[in-house]
Amino acid sequence: MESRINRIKKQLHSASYKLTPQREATVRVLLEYEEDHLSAEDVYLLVKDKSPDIGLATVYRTLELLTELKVVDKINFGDGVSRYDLRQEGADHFHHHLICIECGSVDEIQEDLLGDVEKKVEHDFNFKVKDHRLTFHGICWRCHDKVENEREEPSASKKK
Amino acid sequence: MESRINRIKKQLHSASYKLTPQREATVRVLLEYEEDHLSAEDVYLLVKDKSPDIGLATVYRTLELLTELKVVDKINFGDGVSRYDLRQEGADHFHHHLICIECGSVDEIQEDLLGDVEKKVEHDFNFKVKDHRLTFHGICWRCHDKVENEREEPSASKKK
DNA sequence: CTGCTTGCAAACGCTTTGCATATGA
DNA sequence: TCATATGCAAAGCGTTTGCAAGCAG
Repeated sequence: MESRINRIKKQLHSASYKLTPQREATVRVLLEYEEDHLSAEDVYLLVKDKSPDIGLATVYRTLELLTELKVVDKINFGDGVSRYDLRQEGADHFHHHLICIECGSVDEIQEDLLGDVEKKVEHDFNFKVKDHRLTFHGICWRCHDKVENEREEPSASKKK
Repeated sequence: MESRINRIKKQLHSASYKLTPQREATVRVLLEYEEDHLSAEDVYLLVKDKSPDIGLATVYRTLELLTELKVVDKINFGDGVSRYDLRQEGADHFHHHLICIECGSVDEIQEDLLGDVEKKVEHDFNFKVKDHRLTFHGICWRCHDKVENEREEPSASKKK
């Protein structure tokens, strides 16, 4: 964990960016909430908790920086907000997302499912793939189970 | 073409929406520029050409309507603008996009490449897939060819 | 010391909304 | 007729930017 921060610091450094406390605080929040898909505002509020003297603009600028360094990926799920997702270390591809249209949850698939598809695209369309974005919309296992249970015990203990 | 408009009109009708000239004009533009990925503003300007008395807000409202009816898909390529893409008639899946990081062009793949992947997702993650979004970022065949040619005739006719 | 960073507030650009008017069914 | 749809302008909202002050290297 600490080592991961240091590696990111080094990346900043070698791109000749300064290591300011604000940037470090932002990176720490991103690591801490790695599971989530935070918006800039989310990050801002979380950073502000620990370092109250940070401005929203700085968070935006830091996130832009980290996107440029490929530390995070900027993603867009169609609501009007950009979200920022830490890249797995050493990952050469962008991970996939499962968005539940029932509960709105977002799960991640780290495994690369597109190897064969990309080969086909490169061959059939003569398109040199550098990156991809793949999102599935549907029903997550939690909501799926919920429906199952309700069907199994229709009049029984109905949870409110 | 004309029949396609009529079918869309019928869809509007059966959802008890009125068939106004503004809506028809908007649909016509979408059909005419089916290849492109127009933003709301793009559509507005094109519609305005033929029917000058239309407001931007109406275009936004119509596009929202058509999205709801699944006549178009609202897509987002990461620039701050929403784009609207006509669905293929009868298509149950959303088509894929190839975005060139050199020239910015956007090509479409109508063919569904994700059949196997979706099966895997449903099985491995117990996620019921309803729709998907897939975008590849890379070098399109045009830019690829350009680089090839420059390599073949390095000092020859260099285009500026 | 000096140029990169910051916080603040203002500006920006896309999109949505309130409202009085117009109109399709 | 009359609920729905429209145009306009204003408001909304996430994001970016100008600038003077601050700070890391």
